[in-house]
Amino acid sequence: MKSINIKDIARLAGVGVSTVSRVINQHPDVKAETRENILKIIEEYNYIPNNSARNLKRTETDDVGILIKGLYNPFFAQMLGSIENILSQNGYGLLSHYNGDNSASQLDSLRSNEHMRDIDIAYEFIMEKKLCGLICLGGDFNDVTEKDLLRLGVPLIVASTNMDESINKNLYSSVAIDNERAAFDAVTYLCDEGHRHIGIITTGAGDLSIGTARTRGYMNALSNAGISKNELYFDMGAYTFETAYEAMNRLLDKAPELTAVFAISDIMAIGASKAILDRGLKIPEDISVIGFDDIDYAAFFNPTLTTVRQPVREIAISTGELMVGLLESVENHKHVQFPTKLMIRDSSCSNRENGGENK
Amino acid sequence: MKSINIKDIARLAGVGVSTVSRVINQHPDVKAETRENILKIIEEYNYIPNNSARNLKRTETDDVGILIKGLYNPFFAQMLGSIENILSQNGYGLLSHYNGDNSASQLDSLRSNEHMRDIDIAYEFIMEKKLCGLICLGGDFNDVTEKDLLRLGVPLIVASTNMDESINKNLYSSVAIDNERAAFDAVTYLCDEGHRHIGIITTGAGDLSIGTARTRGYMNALSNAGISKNELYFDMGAYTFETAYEAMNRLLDKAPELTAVFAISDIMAIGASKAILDRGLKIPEDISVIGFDDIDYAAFFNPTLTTVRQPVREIAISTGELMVGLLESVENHKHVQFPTKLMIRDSSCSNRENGGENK
DNA sequence: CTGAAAGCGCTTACAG
DNA sequence: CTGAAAGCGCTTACAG
Repeated sequence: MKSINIKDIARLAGVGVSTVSRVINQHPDVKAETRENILKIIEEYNYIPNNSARNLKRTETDDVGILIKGLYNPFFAQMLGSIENILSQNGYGLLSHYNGDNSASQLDSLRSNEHMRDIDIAYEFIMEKKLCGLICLGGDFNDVTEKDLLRLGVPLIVASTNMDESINKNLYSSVAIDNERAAFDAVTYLCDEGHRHIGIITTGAGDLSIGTARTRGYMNALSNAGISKNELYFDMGAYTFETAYEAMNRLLDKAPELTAVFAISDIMAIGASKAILDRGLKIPEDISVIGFDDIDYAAFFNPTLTTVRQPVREIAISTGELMVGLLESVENHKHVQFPTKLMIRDSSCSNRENGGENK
Repeated sequence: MKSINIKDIARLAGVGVSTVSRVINQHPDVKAETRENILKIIEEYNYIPNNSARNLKRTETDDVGILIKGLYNPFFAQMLGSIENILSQNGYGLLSHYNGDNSASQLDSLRSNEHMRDIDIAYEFIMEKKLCGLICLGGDFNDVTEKDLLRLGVPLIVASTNMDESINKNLYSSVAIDNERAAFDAVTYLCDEGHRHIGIITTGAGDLSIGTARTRGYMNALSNAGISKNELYFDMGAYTFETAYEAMNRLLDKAPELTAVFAISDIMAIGASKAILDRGLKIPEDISVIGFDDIDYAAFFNPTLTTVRQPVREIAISTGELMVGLLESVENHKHVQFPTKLMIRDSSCSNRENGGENK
């Protein structure tokens, strides 16, 4: 099953391949008549140019890549649209590439068992599609070197994740919220409400960027409130209802004195809430719950969930505009941090002036 | 910024490019010593072979493609893992490609304004990656011709969507549930409970496969129960909380006599529920709600949601196994339909023997 | 406005 | 076990 190629089209149209190529690539200098005829034949034979060949030959495109890590982040799909709009208004295309947790690159066979780093996948993506810029939504960039960054050869913006702290900040841009600060504020709110026994459900070693920052915020808030750290108040799950449900059950077994729990994502907060309710405990009377993200679901949940909202739309717009600025060399790499907002919904958090010793 | 290529590696290793290629592709006949040396250099220079060149040259791979339409379907991510397992156990790789609603192919510039059909994106994907088989999760295949299918040249399985009815069933496989039947059962349940004024929130013209089938099921259930169709009882939204919320508000304005509503997805059912509750109406006392999908959220929602569950895991396994069978020519194209299960949760549906005239 | 030719970085017979 | 060479399907100077 040999498929039709540019040579066939050229032959059918009675022209050279260069002319067909010009039509495909919308070069202006082709006689209108010739162009029409070629387009007709392309249509008739349903010809689709081979992207591998194009990408191999092309030196650079006007396409920006967006590498999305983790299908489960509900904001990424939303950000995609905003970013695409801004880029296309400025004459750039957007090519997205999803990079699930279990997803292997076409290459994985090479590196024996070891997983490819996100920065390598980024490099491969840029090379393969000849991108002129790259945006990473999420991903783990904690083991990146400056050499890795230089190798990319095009502007890089990381959004909603962190680059290794040791890296020269002039080598990339970032757009994000201050996860540590936001978590600090959320947990401080609980402390201010009188809670002294506050648990946390966080993620494991696989999530070095977001999870650790939020956990750090939790710890700082406690120490700032003069509460000492208690190992029993920590438990872990993935970003799923299920694992958070189990984590909450473990917490309740280990530390029945808890009067509040901070989950580092809403999904986990909802899983935790379910576990609490399933034990016959009441929210917020027995245990207060606070989440992070303000997904649609948070306000629909019963009880509605107190949580941290990030300005998703603004972050996306800022990311798109920064990329355009970088590509047109009117901007240098910079690091933008957006403020978050604590969405207080009383049905999930209550005042506990007595320190929650009423259980 | 010229990146290192196979020729450079060959030169550095003092061998021919063919030998490097053999190492990359894990051909057995390379002396162990030579192989080790080449691998060391590849590692040292962080060489990553150019996929465009590989794909251009390669005639066929052992990779199966999976084309995923619609990021929002919560089951797709889940199915991916099961399918990948089965394929990899049989020596095949899985390459995924997400094809959002707004996503343009690299090619879109060619076809003036008109959007590429999903079948064309499938063809392009197969050609570009030289796939040996393709699975489509979702997508619209209502305007497909037999010629389109023959052109693909590799086995095709469509899952969770429908192919145009007129197409020869020997040209492709399908794995799905009977959406019409499942919707029929759900709405019949409402009729049996005594409801006579049952609204529906469905999707618009952009969703020809799933939405219309479920809407047909709704209509058949009504006519089967001797209830005549009422145009006022129809409204539309996308697969979002928000649009379903608005749709429900319009329904309540147009048809205050409604005692039940069927939403064709849980997301929409939850949006509708919120609209109902926001008006001070009670679920299920004033209005019963029934959804479709049984997403995690359905059981966590308050009130818990009556909905239709599909056997996601079984569907994924069946899809993977069927693909392996087709590739090894031990199976012919077939069409598998899985049963669904109505998850009755009383908190969202109540008996209405009097026909709901109590409002 | 158009065509012939080189070359992008690989893989794959082919010859040794 | 190894290398030289052809060719995958395009794009891009270059020459006209």
